Amino acid sequence: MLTELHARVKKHLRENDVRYSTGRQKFIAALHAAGGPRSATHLHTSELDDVPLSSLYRTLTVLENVGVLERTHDGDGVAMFELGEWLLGHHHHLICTSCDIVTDIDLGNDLENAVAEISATVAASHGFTMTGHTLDVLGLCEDCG
Amino acid sequence: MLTELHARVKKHLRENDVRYSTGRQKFIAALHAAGGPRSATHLHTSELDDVPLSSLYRTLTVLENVGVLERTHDGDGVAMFELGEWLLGHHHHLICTSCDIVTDIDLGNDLENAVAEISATVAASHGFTMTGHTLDVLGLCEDCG
DNA sequence: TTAATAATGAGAATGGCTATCATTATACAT
DNA sequence: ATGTATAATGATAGCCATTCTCATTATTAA
Repeated sequence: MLTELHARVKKHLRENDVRYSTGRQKFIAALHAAGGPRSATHLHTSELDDVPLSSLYRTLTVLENVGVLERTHDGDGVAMFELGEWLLGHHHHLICTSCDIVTDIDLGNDLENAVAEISATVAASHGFTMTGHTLDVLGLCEDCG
Repeated sequence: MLTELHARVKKHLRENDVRYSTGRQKFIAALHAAGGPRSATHLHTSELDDVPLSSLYRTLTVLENVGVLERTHDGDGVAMFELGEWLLGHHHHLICTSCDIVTDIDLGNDLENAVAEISATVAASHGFTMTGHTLDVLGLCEDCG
């Protein structure tokens, strides 16, 4: 729930000497409510429409640098922000190639372990030190399919 | 080899009423030699340094639209271009989080089938019509690790 | 309550990418 | 071969997401 999320973020920011202002709390709440990655423009025209774009980008960057947010990019290279994995849990994405909506999904233990093992195997065979993996499933969502 | 690649591209372009000019052949050769996704800027400062940026982007876009190239994005949202899967074969990426170099890898039949099956399973359970998947392995390359 | 420092707002500046338009090259018909 | 239609190219201006700068406001700590 949201209050626990705020507590975890607050503690993390405190440990990194970054303040958890009321403005920043709104960012966390908005991204938590979103349920998936969102662009700065999207946030600017919805939940955070009272925050100027420059402040919006700056705050998103601050939260990213401290590890609270993660930045990805959509098919057009536009930055998308979502809560970090350690807050949200490790997950993957279903990407609708028609409407471009991204949905967070959890593979479940068995499938997740399988993917992790495959990644580790192939990384090792190429002299790579694996630190993580990304699995996105592309297709058409229920509405578009 | 390169001549066979040129022949396949030429045929494909002909079927789509797009010419395979000598300039465009240089693009295919450059991306084939690269062995992984490359940015427009990278190409502009290496193999294709005699092609102005506007022409470079336009040609890359033309080749993308016709399906010869695929466009992805690096960690900063910068567009990266590589030969399409039907030319290069289905593959995945090892991404070094230190030097940002991306290496194409082939999982091999067994691992590839496993990933495809996992993706299909999770897509189906969410009402998704799967059309593809992306698996990137993050870590440190041999030089950086 | 004051001084030090962090956070915010507003607007300018940057950079990747695209659109425009004139020029050059290529393909096809005669 | 030669001319004509059309595609490809180059140069430049423009667009838009993102970042930078700097003045102002809020917050913390003594």
